[in-house]
Amino acid sequence: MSVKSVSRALDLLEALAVPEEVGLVELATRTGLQPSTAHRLLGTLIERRYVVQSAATGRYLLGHKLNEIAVAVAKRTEHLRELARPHLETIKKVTGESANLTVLEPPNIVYVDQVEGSRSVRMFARIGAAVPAYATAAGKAMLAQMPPAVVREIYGDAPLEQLTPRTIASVEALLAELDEVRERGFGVDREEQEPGVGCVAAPIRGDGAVVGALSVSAPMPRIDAADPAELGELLISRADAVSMSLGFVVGSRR
Amino acid sequence: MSVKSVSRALDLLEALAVPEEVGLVELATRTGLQPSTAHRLLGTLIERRYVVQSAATGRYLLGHKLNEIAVAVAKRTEHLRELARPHLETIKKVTGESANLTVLEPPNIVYVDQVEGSRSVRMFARIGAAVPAYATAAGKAMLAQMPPAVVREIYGDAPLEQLTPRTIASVEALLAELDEVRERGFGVDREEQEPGVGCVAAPIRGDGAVVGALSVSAPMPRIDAADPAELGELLISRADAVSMSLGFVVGSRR
DNA sequence: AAGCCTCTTTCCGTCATACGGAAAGCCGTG
DNA sequence: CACGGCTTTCCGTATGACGGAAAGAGGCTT
Repeated sequence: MSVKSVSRALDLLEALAVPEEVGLVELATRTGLQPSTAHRLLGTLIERRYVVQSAATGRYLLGHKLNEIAVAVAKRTEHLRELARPHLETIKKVTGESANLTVLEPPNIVYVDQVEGSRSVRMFARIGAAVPAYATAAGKAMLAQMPPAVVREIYGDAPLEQLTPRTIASVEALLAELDEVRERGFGVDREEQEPGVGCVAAPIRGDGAVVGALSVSAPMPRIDAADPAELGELLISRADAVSMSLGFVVGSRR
Repeated sequence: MSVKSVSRALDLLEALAVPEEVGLVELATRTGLQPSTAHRLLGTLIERRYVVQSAATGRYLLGHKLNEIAVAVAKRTEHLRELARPHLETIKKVTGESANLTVLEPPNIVYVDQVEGSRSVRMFARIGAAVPAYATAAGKAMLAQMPPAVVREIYGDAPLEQLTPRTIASVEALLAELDEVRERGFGVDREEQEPGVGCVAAPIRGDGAVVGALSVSAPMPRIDAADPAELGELLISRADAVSMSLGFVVGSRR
């Protein structure tokens, strides 16, 4: 943990990412800071419009400055989102399940768009949320497109964090599975990221590198009922369509 | 300027809010920091996923964590945006000019949604951007709904910053104009925020307080050609429609 | 292929400055 | 009117952020 005050200021921002206004003492408690410290840091955040203080209650909430900056992030994936959106809709229509667009931000994947499924029990991921790539179908689909040496570098030799009992435990096991994924063209996650939830995903390739992945996620029994292999074929066809509109010549393995 | 390192970290974030990746030295130059200082601060931002470092180039770009947090900000205005959107479309259709939805974040107004006009020369404001309320039609429309004492408190007795030669110069003059705005129901900005640009706006009221404003902005000659008074009537009718769908009983002054 | 230049990264001694305990305002409530 | 909770301010201390300098890493040119 490098610069303490910056880290603490970010803690405050994240603690404010809730629907209601939050009071100083509660913020301090949640972030483990002294009220006076929180107050000083908030002062700086307010000065910069990242935080606003309600005139009526004195409590704090996030300012719109954050949006101004987040727009710049969103612009980076705007083109990809536009191209992928119709295919997300298709996937949702065919399967009835939630369809996601993700990008790789090593060592994580990040959800950048989603179409929610029509079932009453459906998966939903907050846009912007990050999950370890090795624990997800989309992550595996994307990692499989990269040289094993790069994957090794991303994860080093520390053991992989176990999110569920079925999470892949070692980099060696991950690399072995990535071979399979590359072979068959799609990745699968069987309750590896969250108990009871499964996911199937295929990579979107631009010129030179993998740029994202399409995935479906659903309760594990429904994934099995739909047959992972068939879902895989659907996702490959949709992802390849996006790849092609990005100018990638599908068919050439890498 | 309160906490230096936090302030500098935010400088870095803002310097990264551009389409391309940025190198360390350039970032340091732009923000006026030493490269070693910038590097240390970036380390913290990277640790927290606010910034990502490209594996290929070593240069820096914003991470998706920002989106995750910005979503929380956007949610606060989601309902209002949904209600106002069709009216923005209408305003754009009738006038051909850009229509904006703004909220008050004293002492500024913030753009939270926009429909771009169809003319080749059209106004556009970045969503999330903030502008002093006293210099804009939308700001005046909203401030006019508040007790003068509150307005006085917001601006204190420091002279108002002059954004153009026509910007309102004093709080006294502002309060006088707010009386007029309240009387006729809409606010006007005649090149007060930006030379050559004019704006007309009407307030959206929820139960108890003003919650936002609708505005049209265009080059000054086109505002005059369309007749500010007529634009005002259009905006009032649209804004009142939004107010009504928020449960506000239109007709009662305050 | 070798060397140069620019960029990123690390190191470390100094002193500015962020920290946090404590006390002071400020409200709304009983 | 006094109490309890909140936000805000103050200030002495020592932590930890700073930045100069040097080392490491690529990428280009010659």
